[in-house]
Amino acid sequence: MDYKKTLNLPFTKFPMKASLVKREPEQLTAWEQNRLYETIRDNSKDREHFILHDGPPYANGNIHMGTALNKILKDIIIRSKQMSGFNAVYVPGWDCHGLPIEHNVDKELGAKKKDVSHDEFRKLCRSYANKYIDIQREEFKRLGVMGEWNNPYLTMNYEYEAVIARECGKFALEGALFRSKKPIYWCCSCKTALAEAEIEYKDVPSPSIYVKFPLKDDLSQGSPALAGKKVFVVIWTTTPWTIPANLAVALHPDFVYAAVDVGNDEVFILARELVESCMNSFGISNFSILTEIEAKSLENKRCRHPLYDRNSLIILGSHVTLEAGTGCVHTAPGHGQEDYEAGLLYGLDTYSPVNDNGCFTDDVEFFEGQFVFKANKEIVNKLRETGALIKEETIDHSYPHCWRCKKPVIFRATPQWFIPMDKTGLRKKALDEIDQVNWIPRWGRDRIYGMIENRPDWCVSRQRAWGVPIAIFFCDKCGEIYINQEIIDHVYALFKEHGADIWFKKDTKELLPSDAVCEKCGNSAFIKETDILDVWFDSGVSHAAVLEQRSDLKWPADLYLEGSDQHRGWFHSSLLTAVGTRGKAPYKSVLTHGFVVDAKGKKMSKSVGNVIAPKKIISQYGAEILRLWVSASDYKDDIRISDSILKQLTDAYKKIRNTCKFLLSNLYDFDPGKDSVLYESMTDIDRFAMHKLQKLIEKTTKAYDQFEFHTIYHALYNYCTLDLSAFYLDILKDRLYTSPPESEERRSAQTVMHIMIDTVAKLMAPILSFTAEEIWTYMPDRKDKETSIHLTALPVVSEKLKDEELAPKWELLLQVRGEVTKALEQARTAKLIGHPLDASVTVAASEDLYNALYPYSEDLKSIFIVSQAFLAKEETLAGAYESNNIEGLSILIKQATGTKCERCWVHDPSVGTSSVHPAICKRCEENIKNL
RNA sequence: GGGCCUGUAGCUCAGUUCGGUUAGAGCGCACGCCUGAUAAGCGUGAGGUCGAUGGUUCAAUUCCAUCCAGGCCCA
Repeated sequence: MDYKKTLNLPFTKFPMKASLVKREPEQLTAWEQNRLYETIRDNSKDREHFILHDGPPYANGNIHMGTALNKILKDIIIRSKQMSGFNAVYVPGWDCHGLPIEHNVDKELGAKKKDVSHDEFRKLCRSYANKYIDIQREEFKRLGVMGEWNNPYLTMNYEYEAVIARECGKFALEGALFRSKKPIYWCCSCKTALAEAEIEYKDVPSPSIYVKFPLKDDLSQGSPALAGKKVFVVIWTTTPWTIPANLAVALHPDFVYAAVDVGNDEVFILARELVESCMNSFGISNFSILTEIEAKSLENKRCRHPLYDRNSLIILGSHVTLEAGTGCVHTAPGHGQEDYEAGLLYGLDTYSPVNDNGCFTDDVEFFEGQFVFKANKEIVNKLRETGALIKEETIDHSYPHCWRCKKPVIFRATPQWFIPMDKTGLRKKALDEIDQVNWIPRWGRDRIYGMIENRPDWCVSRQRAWGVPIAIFFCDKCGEIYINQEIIDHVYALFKEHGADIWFKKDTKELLPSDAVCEKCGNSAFIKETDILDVWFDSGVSHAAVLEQRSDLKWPADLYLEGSDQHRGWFHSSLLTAVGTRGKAPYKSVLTHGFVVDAKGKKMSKSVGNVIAPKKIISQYGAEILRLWVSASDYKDDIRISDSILKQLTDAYKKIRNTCKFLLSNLYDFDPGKDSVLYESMTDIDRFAMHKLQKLIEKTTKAYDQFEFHTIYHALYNYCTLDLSAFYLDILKDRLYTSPPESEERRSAQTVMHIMIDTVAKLMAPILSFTAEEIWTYMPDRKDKETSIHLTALPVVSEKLKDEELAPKWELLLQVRGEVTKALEQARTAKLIGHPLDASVTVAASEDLYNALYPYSEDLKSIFIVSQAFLAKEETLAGAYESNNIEGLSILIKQATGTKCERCWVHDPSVGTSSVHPAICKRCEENIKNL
């Protein structure tokens, strides 16, 4: 007789092979057709909100691993919060304005650029952004990210643009917007401002000159050796044309300077460390150091400008280096970023007497009207004439050039708009608010605090085309800003209807009330600003344009979640705009993740060739593997990705999947409503399994709360391999297969397994969203079973199903079991047995251990999965395996007595005793009686 | 150069917060078993000078300093 047919062998249609690449898109379509997202929204509309506000990616190019990581993390959080009883609405967004898009449209236009009007150009930028929004939207959806994809927020939406202008207006109204000069890159040939990204560096020859600045103030009080000498501070520069704009000489606060007697009663001051090399270079061999001077004692002393009758102040700045020059840096605040910043600290003017063409203004005596690069020579000559020039030579060095016309650019100060950090107390308020926010990890607080603490005023203006204008009018005569609530409202209404384009299309007069008069000077002619806003302002006001604007969201957000670079970016700009206009941070918590790096921990870059595209992983492994990768990694640090990591995750995925498949396959004849067995009627091992399941729920739900997803991955995975596959399920097979189908012991096991699969599937649903749903569809039907797992809630720990007294007993049994497997392995190596069921096990234990095991003596053989198991007290067994880990434990393995039962494969003396079923054991004969 | 962060087995992670027995897990690997989870399942085993050096201490992977490697943001 073929007894195999009398067994309850597992059966399921749930496929072992996931075929994720094929199945995921089908699943996505099905969710869309079933309107799953809408159903979730509808079901949870009355629940408390959890709002993770999306930081908008830039609408340019395809998504990369970093964006994929970010979006998947967000999705895991949204889904877990949704399944924890919140209404977690997710509105994704895109950052649409800005230079990179403008740049790419420029490139696409090529030579045609000059025929395109400003308005047409903006339209092209808009359509460019739209194109990439569509591309990225599909990529994000493919990752399984759930959200309002049909109604995202775009910073170029008319209404959003209107809010940008309104928020900027609020700053102006509060007196927190001012115009001031600041040096920027300027191309004299294209007559345009350039951004850092539009600069190319090339090595070119430049004049290199050393110039002495006579010191006006007397140092002899602190340094008597200098009495009666002519003292000079010596500077070095490669841009002689900036000498006319010199206002200061910068020294490093920590350097020591030397006063060097060079003869003729002249004394040069320069950094002590550079004396030798400089003197050598000047050709001065006969010199002596008279004294050393601390930089601090020179601060605020005055020099005379080498060409003009005005002062040049000695200032201190840590940007000064000893790498080249004299350690005394020529400072022209209108012509250099560091000079500008240093100048601000000393209240120096941002003097920049150069016009749009790169020619000196009439303000510059001797050189007015000359093109700066041509003037270099004249200026050097003039310096030589006045005796200020110590040395002139030519050096090759890297100099910035315009990306378009390839000509050298200059640094030139032009009027810019600023949001002041201190004038209205913005810095202090922002710092206070930082401490009201929960920063995860905690160091995020220190990072952003340091940045806000030290940052200069926020320069919000850009001389570009693609963006939202700084919608401000200022008096043509006195420059005073003309702003009031009415104007803000008017501009808001116009932008909302027509977009920001209208600002450029209409004249100032059409945009202003006819009776507008400057409050300061009474003039009635105004200028509209045409500079656009820094795009960080655009995205920075998303809390106002999105959270406040949409009725299904709330302000502040519960969470912002971005890469750690956003401490300087979006976290930063959002904080400043929110504190500046609302006095509060726009987020309660801020979570940051690291960057995706390669197998060796190096950043991904095109030139190194170690870039991995999400698309490739999805088409090779499926989005689910990518999601598992996100969950398995500790994202607070940088995250590595490589083929071997993906291979590992694929293996882990298969293990989890197979374990679930096994659970499902043993539930084919189980009706939870009808066949479930009460917990009270369950055996110890089933109760222990329920206990372990509660522990899993406890651990994973806590980890979801704390956004510790890698803990979930490890807990879930170890649960599947250790607790289930290698222990409980392995032991259960005998009971499931050989017991009568409807016996209580089999139904009890099925009850546990059904709860297990239900629990495990729900716990994995926020991470393995596709697979959890697939499992859900194969689970036994029951009353009120939700149509999607994503409509269910995460499992909650049941105190009733926890048994803290039972657990240690079984942990001990597990330890003993571990020793038994070692003993079995020895016997297997000795060819005594093959399968564990070939064995008979005798466990000899110390009295305490014996007493602990005794209650389970009948269960030992099934726990060890052997044919016979005996318990002995304090015996020495000849040839037994002695445990190293458990004192007094020895285990003797013998061949099991009796013949192997054809049905249950257990060796038993009863086999052969039945005349009807001579090939099977008594237990099996009993079990098939009623079939 | 500055600010913030990271560095535990080949890989993904525990642990060390308040220093103290042979530093843990799983995967992978090697070897074996099974063939009633089968392109599956089970078992055993070998892998770590806890980035390096120096210091504090009776004792440091854990505290301190320096350095090295890497990341983000500035300059």
